Amino acid sequence: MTSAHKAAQTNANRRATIKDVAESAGVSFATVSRVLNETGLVKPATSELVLEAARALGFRPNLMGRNLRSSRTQTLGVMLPTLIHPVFAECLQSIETAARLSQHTIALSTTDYDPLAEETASEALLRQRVDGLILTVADAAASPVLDKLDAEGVPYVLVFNQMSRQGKKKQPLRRPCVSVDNQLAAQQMVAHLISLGHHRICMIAGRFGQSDRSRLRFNGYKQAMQVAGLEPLAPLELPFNQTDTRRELLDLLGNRSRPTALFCSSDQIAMAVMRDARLLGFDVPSDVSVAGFDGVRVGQLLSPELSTVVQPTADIGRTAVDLLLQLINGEQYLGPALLHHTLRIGSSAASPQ
Amino acid sequence: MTSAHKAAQTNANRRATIKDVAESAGVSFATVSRVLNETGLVKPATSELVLEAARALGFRPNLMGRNLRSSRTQTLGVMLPTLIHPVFAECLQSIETAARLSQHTIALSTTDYDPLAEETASEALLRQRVDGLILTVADAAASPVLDKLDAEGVPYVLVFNQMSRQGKKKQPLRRPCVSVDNQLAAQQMVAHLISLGHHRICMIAGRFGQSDRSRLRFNGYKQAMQVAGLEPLAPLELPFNQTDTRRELLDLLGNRSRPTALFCSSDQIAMAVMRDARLLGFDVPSDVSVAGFDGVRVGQLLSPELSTVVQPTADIGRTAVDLLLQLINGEQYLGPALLHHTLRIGSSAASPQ
DNA sequence: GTGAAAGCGCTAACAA
DNA sequence: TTGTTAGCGCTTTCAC
Repeated sequence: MTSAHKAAQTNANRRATIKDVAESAGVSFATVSRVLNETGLVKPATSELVLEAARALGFRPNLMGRNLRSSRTQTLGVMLPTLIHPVFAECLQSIETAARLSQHTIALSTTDYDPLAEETASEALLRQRVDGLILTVADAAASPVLDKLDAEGVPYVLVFNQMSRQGKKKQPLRRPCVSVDNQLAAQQMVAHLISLGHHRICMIAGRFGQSDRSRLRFNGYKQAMQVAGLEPLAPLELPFNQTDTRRELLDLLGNRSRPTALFCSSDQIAMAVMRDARLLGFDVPSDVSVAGFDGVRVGQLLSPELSTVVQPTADIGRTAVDLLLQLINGEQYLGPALLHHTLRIGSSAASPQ
Repeated sequence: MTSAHKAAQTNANRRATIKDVAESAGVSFATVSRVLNETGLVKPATSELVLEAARALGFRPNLMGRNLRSSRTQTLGVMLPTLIHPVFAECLQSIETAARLSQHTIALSTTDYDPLAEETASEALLRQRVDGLILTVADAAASPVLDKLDAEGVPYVLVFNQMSRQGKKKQPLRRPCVSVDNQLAAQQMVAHLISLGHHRICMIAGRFGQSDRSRLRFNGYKQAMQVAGLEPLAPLELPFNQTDTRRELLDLLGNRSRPTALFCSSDQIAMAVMRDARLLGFDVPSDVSVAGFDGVRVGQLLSPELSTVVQPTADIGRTAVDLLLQLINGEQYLGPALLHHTLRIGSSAASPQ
């Protein structure tokens, strides 16, 4: 009965297991495990035998078994807003490459900037028992998901989100993160615009409520203006996914004392603004200068080339993986990694006429 | 002894399991499993009790256990050449979204167009026991990885790769795939160039050995030329990752009987060509027309806007997920899904002077 | 150096 | 309707 049942199973077109290999090699399946894990506790001859049997049977270890037993998955969860945005896509690429080099696989989820989706996605990843998480959240200072991860002691690293050394209300919020210094970078870009001779510079930004980065970049804008003794203008807040900016641009550029330069909180916005400004009959840069933030490749293909802050996207991903693996490894978190940005000066920003 | 050990375990800061929930709710853990899986075989009152206990304990099902037991992971493996290329990134985005809607998660791997990496990555995915694979390979007609998947009966769907209904040597090669009709699309774009008045049209393509798509698109080019009674020119083959095309362009455009239009096998190439042509002093489109293939968004932001074939990237991803889930479900494969492309006519291609 | 056996968290017969 | 039990494939003591 039992043996018949077993035979039927063995005959079935199922994958060979460690037991099959053991039987075929004439050893116990514990030995097979030892060989496969290269513990070095096995006699070379035996090892050879096992390997040969494994090859012959087309054995492929079943990680579900291993993972369950060892309660580690060698999997990193990655949760990003969207891959439509090349900055995230490229960062994911470098995360994946770095993870692969460290023998880890990637479980991916996107959230479309939706806090509800962040909750669902993180939960799904945790059910899979990922060893750690790399993620970008809408607002890292107020994120239920991050609170949860902290409470449960799940290792994670933020990318692009930038946590100051202490949170609000004097509570030091030490959330591991990898980013550029958003405020400084914005400040430098705006200073560049000022050095070109611009006085009325307006910032066009993603909604501050939806992006902590936008807020930091706006701070940098304000600081640059103040340092130069200029009056910061009210920012124009755009939903992150708005693609047509003509109405807003017309409002902004329609009157006499219009801004002569527009500092955009992302290249996406900057490119849309350049296109729409032109459609409205404004030349870039002679009627209005435009600068962006991100450093997406295509900015260089535009004419005029887009002046922008270049984030080291690939570095950010790679660094995040390194940091996360350290945290998983139990090492101590030493503080945010601020990577170097650069200014890429194109001709989309020039001296005002 | 045993109880002490158990207590120690219970006290440890480990996650609650189904057993903990059972104990806390005063039922057997089989009942908990039934409740969690909504089998509907449980008395509502009991169910309530269990759910309450689960909530109180912060229970989160461990999918490793479930997966091992049921030998299904609810995970789809995705293997793509690179996410730097927006076409793949956007397709991945739509794959992820579709998978999420169907309660599946994504395991991601990239290969950088390297057949060796394809082998390694697919093996890693199979060790994880993904339920199926969505992938783009360098050459779908000659792919050891696909041969392996076929041999082992692992469900998969190709994206962007386009399999003709029969393979070489009369062996029908029925590999599930979702793509546009590359040849037809290329033919139509070249026909468009011809209709503008171009006679000497040169194709600039990724290396044919590295891309079955390039080959198909070149076929379309040839066909369009022949239909119009024109002589196809020798194509210019570029490594897929070459970014500077000036040397080649100078060769191509340097002589009297130079082509008046360049049909590029991807937008990446087309955009580089536009930039480099301009750097070399050729105006686009008055000196030379340029057309691309892919339909990346940024093509519309260029000036002149890039004329291109638009692939329905998101549709391709969504369709691939649908198809893969069907195959996993044991349904029969009914043939390649050819999705509709469109021509996006910009001003990068115009009538020759 | 190798084998026997326990058990990771879960599902699904089979009993009751 | 619920409980008991046997594994899924693997790692890792503990013996020998």
